[in-house]
Amino acid sequence: MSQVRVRFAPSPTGFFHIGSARTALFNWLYARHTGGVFVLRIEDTDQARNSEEFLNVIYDSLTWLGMTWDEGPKVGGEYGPYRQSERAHIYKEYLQKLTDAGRTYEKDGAVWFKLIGERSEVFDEHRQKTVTKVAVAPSVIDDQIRGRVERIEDEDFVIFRSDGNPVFHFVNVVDDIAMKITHVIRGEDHLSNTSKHVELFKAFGAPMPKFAHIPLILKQNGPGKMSKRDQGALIEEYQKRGYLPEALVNFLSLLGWSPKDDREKMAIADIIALFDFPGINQSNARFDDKKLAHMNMAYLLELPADDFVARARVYFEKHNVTAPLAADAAYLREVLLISQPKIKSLEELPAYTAYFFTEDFAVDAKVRDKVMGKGDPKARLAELSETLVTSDFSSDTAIEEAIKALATAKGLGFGDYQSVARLAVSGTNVGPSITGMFRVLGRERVLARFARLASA
RNA sequence: GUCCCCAUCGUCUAGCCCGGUCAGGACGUCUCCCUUUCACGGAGAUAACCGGGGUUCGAAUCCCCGUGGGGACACCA
Repeated sequence: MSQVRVRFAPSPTGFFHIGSARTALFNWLYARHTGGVFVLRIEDTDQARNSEEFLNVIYDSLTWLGMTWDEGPKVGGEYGPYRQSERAHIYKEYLQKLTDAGRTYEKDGAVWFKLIGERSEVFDEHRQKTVTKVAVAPSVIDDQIRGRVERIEDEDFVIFRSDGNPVFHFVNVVDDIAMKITHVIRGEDHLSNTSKHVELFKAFGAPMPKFAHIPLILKQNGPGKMSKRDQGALIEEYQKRGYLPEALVNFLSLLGWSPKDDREKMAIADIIALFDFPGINQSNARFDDKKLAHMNMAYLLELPADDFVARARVYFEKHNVTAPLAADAAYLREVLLISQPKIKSLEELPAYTAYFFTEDFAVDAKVRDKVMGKGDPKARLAELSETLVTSDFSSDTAIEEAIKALATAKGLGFGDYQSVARLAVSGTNVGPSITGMFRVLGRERVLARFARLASA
């Protein structure tokens, strides 16, 4: 058996979306699983709709997700060029082959692919026009996921437009032949097109690749498959929001594929080892942003400290959150490390840590009213100030012991001091552990903030 | 409308091929525990075999018919 060659063939006509990413991922996984070759081919024959911007989005998104291509734009390969807009001469050659075999004709300035069989004129109610039907045997697709599928392709179709450009069905098949693609893994929306492709492969006398039509991703709300316009559909969006690419890849791998045991969070090496056609489902999967968010949180919590700090810095840089970046690097690191176990996503970070980088932080009025309206918070603050002036600030446990000792001496609980102290220091009632906050902020700033609230 | 694909908790799914398990896991939701806020974590609860016929001692599992969902029917890809 020769080496597996798969391809991902996007067209740069819009932003890169979840469905495309999942198709790319399944191809990439299969290539890595089999030790095969992952080809990136750009299908940019529709010049009116293509743009360089979208092309770069494809490159960036694939790279971000870790799906490196073995052949394609930028990396080259022996079957290039890998952009269809640069392969016109190849299409002309292949067109000539079909013409020589008597399988083409011209009509209305376009070149049509001729099916073989008896012809008859039929009025199509749905399309409201007369079409020529050809009596043909069914095209048989031996699908790796769906089994044997038959479909009758009984109308000639255009392969070169009247403007001289070849159409998708033609270039897709020609390139799969020319690039020696062995497995065509693509969305189920192409299953109906496949009969056209099968007929073209046969007309060229080329070996048929194995087809594998994977289920579609359905939009979270409402009917239909996910499209670029749907909420949460764009890869770029997750990149911007600071999602971890490994979390997104893990989530995507589980949309339509299963390792068949109860594993969900898996290292990419394990996914590659387990991925194969029998594990791919036949039914469509609905996108679930909650599950993705959960997966992202799980990855975030397990991130090594240095990686977490690095990714947080990148997030701040991308979103122009300047205060943390202007701060001392060691200080920022401390702030981030006490925050890591608490947040679910990097995008929470700017708001979650804002008060570490300014004395002019926002105070939640509701929280303030609630905390200040109960018991004698100012007395607690005064007592705590007195204690902290001389207490050991070197570790969380030292601070904790000091506060506990104070509480015990006053016949109170830790919580009696915590709520007001947290309000004074952060202006809210959520955040990292209070002892960690104190240690990182330092005695001076903590006491100053106490004083400010006490005099308010 | 025609053709093609599909059908297990609200969602992602295991089980189906090779009929016999209280139909398992995860997300979500809810409850409790942990606790120094908020989270994390732990324990539990909730909740499904689309319907109808067959075949069989026995059907989520095999077959047929409905129904439902999805897709394709371009000189877009």
